[in-house]
Amino acid sequence: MTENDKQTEEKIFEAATDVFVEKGMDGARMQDIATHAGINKALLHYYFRTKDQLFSKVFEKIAGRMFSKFAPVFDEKIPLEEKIRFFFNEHISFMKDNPRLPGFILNEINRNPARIKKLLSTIEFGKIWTILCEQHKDELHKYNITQENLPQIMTTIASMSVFPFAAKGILEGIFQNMGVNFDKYIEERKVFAAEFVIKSITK
Amino acid sequence: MTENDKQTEEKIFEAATDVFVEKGMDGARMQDIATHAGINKALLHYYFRTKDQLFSKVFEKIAGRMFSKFAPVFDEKIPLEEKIRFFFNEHISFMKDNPRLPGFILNEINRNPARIKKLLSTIEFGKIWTILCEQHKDELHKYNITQENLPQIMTTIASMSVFPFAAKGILEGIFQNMGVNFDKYIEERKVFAAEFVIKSITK
DNA sequence: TTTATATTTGACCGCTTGGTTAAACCGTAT
DNA sequence: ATACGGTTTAACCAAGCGGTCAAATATAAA
Repeated sequence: MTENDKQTEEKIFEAATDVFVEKGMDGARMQDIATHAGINKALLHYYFRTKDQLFSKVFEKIAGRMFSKFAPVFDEKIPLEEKIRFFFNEHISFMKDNPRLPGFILNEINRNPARIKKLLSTIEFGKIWTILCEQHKDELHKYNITQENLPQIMTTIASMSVFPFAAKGILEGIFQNMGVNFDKYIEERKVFAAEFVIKSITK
Repeated sequence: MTENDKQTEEKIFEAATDVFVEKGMDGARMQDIATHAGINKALLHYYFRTKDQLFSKVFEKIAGRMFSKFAPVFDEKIPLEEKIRFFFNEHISFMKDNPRLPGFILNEINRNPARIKKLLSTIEFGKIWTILCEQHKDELHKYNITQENLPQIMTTIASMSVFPFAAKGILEGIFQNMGVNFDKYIEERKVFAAEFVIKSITK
């Protein structure tokens, strides 16, 4: 039936997500995914014909979840500084629950940049400057934000949020030597990152 | 002869580096490395017994080159702000010549965190605060740097430098939509990142 | 109950993979 | 010349891979 169908398909999809995120596209094995889902390997190919198709769907869903975290910022009608604090809070919280996603996404994109092209075109990055001007024209004069340095500022914000998780494997090692707890560091980062950026962009 | 030996071994090592960096450990094929080196596949196993051994040596050399860029900062007897500018200049320049290295290292570490443990223990991260106090005790009062927020500041610096390359595949796509040139962005980042950090840590 | 359709399985296939082996090759010291 | 050491090769192997297929099973309509 269609209900049981959804159950099996979802079971497979979740197992595939786990395995792909942990091992990557090349390291993942169809048999491993099947076992994780508690089904036969042939059933995998019955629902998702090939490994590439299965991976594509998993990747697109994950990447979509990640990038969608950037969008709400432009909807809220709150001051710019609050938006920055809001973003770091939401984004870092999300990654704290899914710490392996950043590394997975970054790696798979570098391995096959074409894969992200479709997702990217749905978000209108080119219009961000316009949106910024419209929503914050009355407070923008307080900050050092121009159309020219916007890419620098945006990538800085993204990097401060994403990097700690993308480099988790290294940082945990370093922090251990320094007597720092990673989870506590992450919790503190929500505020630190926001205030760090705000201070720097304020005239 | 030993000279020919070194030639072949180096030829293999360089080919292995190229292939591993491009495809990753799981995606790389021994036959592909052999072909790139212009030799027989069996000769690969003659010089480096297994794929894991070959990969380990390649990875350790690459990671070593990367991390060594952090060290010179503590040797120079220049003001703190100059050190920050110096670091971004050197580090970003190095990555500009080797843009795939950051993504490669981050990914392989997440895939096998134990691999980095040895390299990390050689650098005394725990002593950085002490070194900082010794070298800059007369100017440290000008900045908001404490032993507590040092991990936040250090990871921020690292992230601003590394992230643009680790996320190159995405950024190039986004920048295209915004009419921004990636190389120009990278060149500008050397200065932007340094001044961004300096402004934020200055009291 | 029978029939038609969708789901699930075990067995199987061709191919690629990392790795091995025995023989050929080559410079050199005797 | 020849005997010897390290170097290089073609041929080969077992294991693992993604993927297929025909048969078995479950499901629901007739």
